[in-house]
Amino acid sequence: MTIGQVAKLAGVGVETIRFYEREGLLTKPKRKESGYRMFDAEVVNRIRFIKSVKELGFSLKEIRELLFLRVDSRATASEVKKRVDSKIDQIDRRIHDLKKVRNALAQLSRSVGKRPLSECPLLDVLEKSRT
Amino acid sequence: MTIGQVAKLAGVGVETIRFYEREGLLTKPKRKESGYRMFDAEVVNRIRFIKSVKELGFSLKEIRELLFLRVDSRATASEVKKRVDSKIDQIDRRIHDLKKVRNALAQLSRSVGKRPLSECPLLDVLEKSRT
DNA sequence: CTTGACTCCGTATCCCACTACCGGCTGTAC
DNA sequence: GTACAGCCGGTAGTGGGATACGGAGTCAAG
Repeated sequence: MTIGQVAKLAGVGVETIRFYEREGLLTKPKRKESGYRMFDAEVVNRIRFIKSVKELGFSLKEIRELLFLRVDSRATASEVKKRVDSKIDQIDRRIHDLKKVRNALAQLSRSVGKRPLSECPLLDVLEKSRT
Repeated sequence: MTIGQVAKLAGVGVETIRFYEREGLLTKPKRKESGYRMFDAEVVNRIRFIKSVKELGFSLKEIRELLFLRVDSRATASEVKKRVDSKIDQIDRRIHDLKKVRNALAQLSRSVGKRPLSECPLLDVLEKSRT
């Protein structure tokens, strides 16, 4: 596939793909004699993954770490496992925090219209739930 | 409290507080005759809230919307409720996506050391779980 | 009443993640 | 074989979110 086809399927611009390649998020693709990049379809999923994880608040640096979690010459299995588990913890914390905001919003949704709201009702709810 | 005390308690720089004030995330504080800002303690929680929600992948614009969800002269109760509920949906989707990544990492953690890992093992796991 | 930390505001600068533009080459459809 | 879309690499510019800097005024301890 050409870079343009990949871009269209993954829902990003051509420039973004070249940018991700420079940043080491995508491995360098093979080239035709002309210099044109030749991608195989797998890269589309990879870019979609990057896109969706980015929206969850991870930086490209963190995403690169997620992508390349693996045993290599410089990492033993137990080291890799430690890294993976720490990522899991990080995500668990994030889920926990999101749930807190979610529940505060749910409570706010219930109280809308029932009583007058202060300037920042969400903060009030969070404040009270801190018991 | 002075801006410096607030900054220290909230764990941000003084400049950041002024920046948030300019961006409308904090309401303008009272001033002494000298021009010094006088904050009350509540603002510390507000800044901490901003910090933590930012880390969950929300932009300052979205956070401002979260903070000021309330009924005013231009919004009826049902409109506010609709906005709140749509925020809840958004957060639910985020939690769902995080759980997907989390589960893929958990599976990866289990398989580390058992079988050789490909270049991007996380993507493999996600790929296979897409059934 | 001086010294040193703190604050004021304005402007400039930084980092990140793109996005745009350029002149030149390539591929293909007519 | 020429028009035209697509690709190349390089550099510059953008928007978001801070962070730094500078010169002047303020506060509190000694």
